[in-house]
Amino acid sequence: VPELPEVELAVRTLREATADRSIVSARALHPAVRRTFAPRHARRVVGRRIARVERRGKHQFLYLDDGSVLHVHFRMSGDWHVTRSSEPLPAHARFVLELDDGARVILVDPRALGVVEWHADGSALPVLGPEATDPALDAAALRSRLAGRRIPIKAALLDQRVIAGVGNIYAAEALWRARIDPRTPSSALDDAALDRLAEAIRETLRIALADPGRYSSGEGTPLDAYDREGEPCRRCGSPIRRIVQSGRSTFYCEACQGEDGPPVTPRTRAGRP
DNA sequence: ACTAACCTGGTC
DNA sequence: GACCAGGTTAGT
Repeated sequence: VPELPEVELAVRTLREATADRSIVSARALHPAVRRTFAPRHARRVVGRRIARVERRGKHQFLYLDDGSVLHVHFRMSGDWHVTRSSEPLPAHARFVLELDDGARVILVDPRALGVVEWHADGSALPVLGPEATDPALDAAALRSRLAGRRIPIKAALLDQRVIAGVGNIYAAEALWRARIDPRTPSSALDDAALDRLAEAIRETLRIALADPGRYSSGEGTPLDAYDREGEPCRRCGSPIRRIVQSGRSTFYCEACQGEDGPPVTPRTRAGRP
């Protein structure tokens, strides 16, 4: 469920359910969630009103009326379900908020990797880069954030301190759109490539957000690179390749991504003329 | 900068 | 049974 468009959709659901509501009870139903949200945290949030709900990247923040914050991250498989408190809990319910209007907000998370934390104030929240959709995210902004970093650009895009909100799917899509080889060392990208990349990130997510949830539903605009191994590149017809970078699948077109940098790092290029 | 770890479920 | 998964982080 959780790339940026799905999280955005989930936040809207959460916002609607919690607007002006108070928390009647809070429970972690899985030991993995209990590790970060213990009964003592539950006691702190009961009775509090949910003042506002915000999203930063793929993180969700529920600001309570005493200045404390519930911080939620779906990780790989989380989503919100909203039902009545009288209804039975769905499968994979990991965390539950009961509200004062009889509604129940449920973190449904099959893999139970999702995280719920309570912070007494907002000072310990995660440090995140600019939003992927921020118009201020231009070539100059990217250059300063990638300066001196030799990690492959694909890995850098997944680093939420560099840019907030880009996941494995849209990293592949943005690099395909910008025609950049995902293995290129970040600091090796020239201004023209950074310009295309900044534009590609914003455009890729703009399109995805306009049709949120489409990946899980399989509807809407098809993806160009992600999960298309062996299928023809929609730009040049060459087969899309799959490689593994830092343990994650990367999909890209070997033929038309990489005009702006060596396809491999100088270190492994030994032997070339 | 990569690997393992965190979890469970789906697919080959 | 083995491998894969939309994320993040701790440890090496």
